Amino acid sequence: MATPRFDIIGQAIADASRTRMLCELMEGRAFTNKELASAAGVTPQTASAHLRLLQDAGLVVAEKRGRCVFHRLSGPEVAHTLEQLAAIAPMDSLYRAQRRKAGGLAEVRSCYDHLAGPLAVALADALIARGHLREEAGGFHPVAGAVWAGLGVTVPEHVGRTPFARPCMDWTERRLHIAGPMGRQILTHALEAGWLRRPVRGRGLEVTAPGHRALHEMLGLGGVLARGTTSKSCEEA
Amino acid sequence: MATPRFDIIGQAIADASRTRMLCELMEGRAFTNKELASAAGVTPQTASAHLRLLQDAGLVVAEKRGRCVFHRLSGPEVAHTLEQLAAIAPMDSLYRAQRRKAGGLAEVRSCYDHLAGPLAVALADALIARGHLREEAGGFHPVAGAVWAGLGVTVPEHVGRTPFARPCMDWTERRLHIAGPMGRQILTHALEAGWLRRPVRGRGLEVTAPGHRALHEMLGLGGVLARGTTSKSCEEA
DNA sequence: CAAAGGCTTCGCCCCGCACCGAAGTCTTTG
DNA sequence: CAAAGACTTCGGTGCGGGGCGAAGCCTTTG
Repeated sequence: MATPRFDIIGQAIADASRTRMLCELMEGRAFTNKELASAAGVTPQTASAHLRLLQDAGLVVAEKRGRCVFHRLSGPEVAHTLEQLAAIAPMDSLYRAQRRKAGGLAEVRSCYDHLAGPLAVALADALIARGHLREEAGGFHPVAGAVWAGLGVTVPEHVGRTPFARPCMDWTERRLHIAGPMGRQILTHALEAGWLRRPVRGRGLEVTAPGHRALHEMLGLGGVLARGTTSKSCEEA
Repeated sequence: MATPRFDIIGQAIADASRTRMLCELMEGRAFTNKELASAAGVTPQTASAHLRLLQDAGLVVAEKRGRCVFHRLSGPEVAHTLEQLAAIAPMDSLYRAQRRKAGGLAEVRSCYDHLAGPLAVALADALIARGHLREEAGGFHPVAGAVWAGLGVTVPEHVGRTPFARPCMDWTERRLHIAGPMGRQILTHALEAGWLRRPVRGRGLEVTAPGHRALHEMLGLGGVLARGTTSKSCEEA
């Protein structure tokens, strides 16, 4: 039988520098060579070679704008597959300690096109606990209600073939949160409504004061948000 | 943020020899060092080193029985993730030519614990076309009926949290077939009923004469089975 | 046009590892 | 106990590729 060439993908993700770049890119935004080089802790020329390799493997696409080259993941399938991969990969040993230090829902981030991290997990949990979301046959199914409008989600009339609220395994929490069209709508709305914003400096997302209020009033998430009100820096050695 | 160490997984699948071993192991059975060495085209001592690495990465577990050591994938998540990976990986260029030569549903194989390959895809298609299976919200949902008993499937009363009939992307067909508990039941029943059997020599599965009859009578799959009645050899350079 | 900034190409070093042959360990078989 | 078989360990070789400095290309800015 013809073997699938996943050794090419393996080759691409076999290096720690490239892994760090991919983690950065998982956020969904496009990054320049320089940014990714600094994230990986290597010089620009080394990063350039890495990005070329990732491009050849089909994981990343580049777009030239002016004198800058922007790199981003080539598609949602790639982000999804990497998430899946991370779920079976051993976690960096520093993780637990760092997480405790950060505390609560401090770490808020996006995963390609939807919200991820502790807040996203808590959000999904709250929606399930309050009966707005059912977990069934490996999928999330929204129950008609007022919350959805409040979260900026328009629930489709009929269930289609593709999942509207796809469960996504969070690679740090190892628990499910909401991806798919619904996840995208929630993140888009949260940014547009000013609940979240991208910090000027550093990665991740910040929960604003109105964001706190909205999440507390709609889902009682105030308590969980108490300990960490801002995105922690994601930097490490 | 602590990065997930999927570079460890990447390292493990970055080599073509290990990829070939993993493809072999995807069948779901346990293999000896020697068998995997021959599948990868390397000497036993090289295979030994590879398997040690795969073990350290957590993809494979070894079990010693007598003077033989049997290796198998460490779990369904691994098989599932590898499938997913294969779906975004470029396919070996030899594939199309080989597939044409083989023709029809000649290539029948198992994917960890369920049926895969063209036959599995055709099976899922037929079940959907005849209204026995609905594709909805990213999942397969069985409709109560007589076919299920005929296929050796007991449909659960209530839908649970975990999927009963999980869609699985076939890495050669790039189309969906049935995995999850239902997939396992179908394969188990097909083997017990003598519809399929493992060939004495070589890999894959063979469709027996009773198997042909059953698939034809229940799902009209006779036509598709016509061109290839036996498992083709999966050997290549 | 010159200078500056972002990126890539080139050349080089060096580490890691895939590979095999030979030898060693352990188990089964005669 | 000796022989055979399956696997592993060890030693050595050669290739691939990650890393950086220096130089070159292209675009923007003064």
